[in-house]
Amino acid sequence: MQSIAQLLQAADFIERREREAEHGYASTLPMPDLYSKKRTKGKKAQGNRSTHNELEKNRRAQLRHCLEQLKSIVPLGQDTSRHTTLGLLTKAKGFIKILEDKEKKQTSQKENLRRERRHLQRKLESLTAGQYRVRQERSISECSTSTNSTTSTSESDEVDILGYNSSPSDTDDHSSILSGGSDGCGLDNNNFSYNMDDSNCSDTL
DNA sequence: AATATTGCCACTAACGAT
DNA sequence: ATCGTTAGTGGCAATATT
Repeated sequence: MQSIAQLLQAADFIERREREAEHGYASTLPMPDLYSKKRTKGKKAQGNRSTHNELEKNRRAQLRHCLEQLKSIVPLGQDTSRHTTLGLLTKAKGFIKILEDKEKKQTSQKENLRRERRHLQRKLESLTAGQYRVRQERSISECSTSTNSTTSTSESDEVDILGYNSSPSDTDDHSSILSGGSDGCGLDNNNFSYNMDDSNCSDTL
């Protein structure tokens, strides 16, 4: 009857053989009887090593998985050459920078559009108020018996007076619109040839 | 407090691609 | 020959468990 140690040894041997078959080269694992090396903290050096190996293997697998995920996220460009880990990380860094810049620009554009909306809203309000006043004045003048048509101002005049006297804040808004209009979404100065999607630049306000 | 576990890092050996 | 990757390994520090 085989002892547990012998069984473990056999399992190790098989594992070793499998590893050799998988990678095509001999494992650097020392033979079981040579296990106890420098720093064997007591009893379970052997068990420790195998679990440690497994954990390290898992860790590396996870690392690889993360790199694969990163590879699927980061646009790598047309160059179909081999992508090294270093290259991938460098590209990821650049890609993050591009996204940050893009977000910054879109935020400022959003703010400009908000200002424009406020400005136009105020303009609309003053125009509608002007029309209301004109209508009121007309009805008043029609009711009166006198035919002093010369005193009635034309609608366009009224609108002109009431509607286009913009407040300082309006001017402020408007100027900001004009100044901010040139802020495009596209990233002209990026070194990457990524096809960044600029179609959603007109963010909903 | 001692011990075990866990996670990370650096070194090494081996391999495949160029 | 060189470079990049993979895997095994030892060591260390932080944390958890007893």
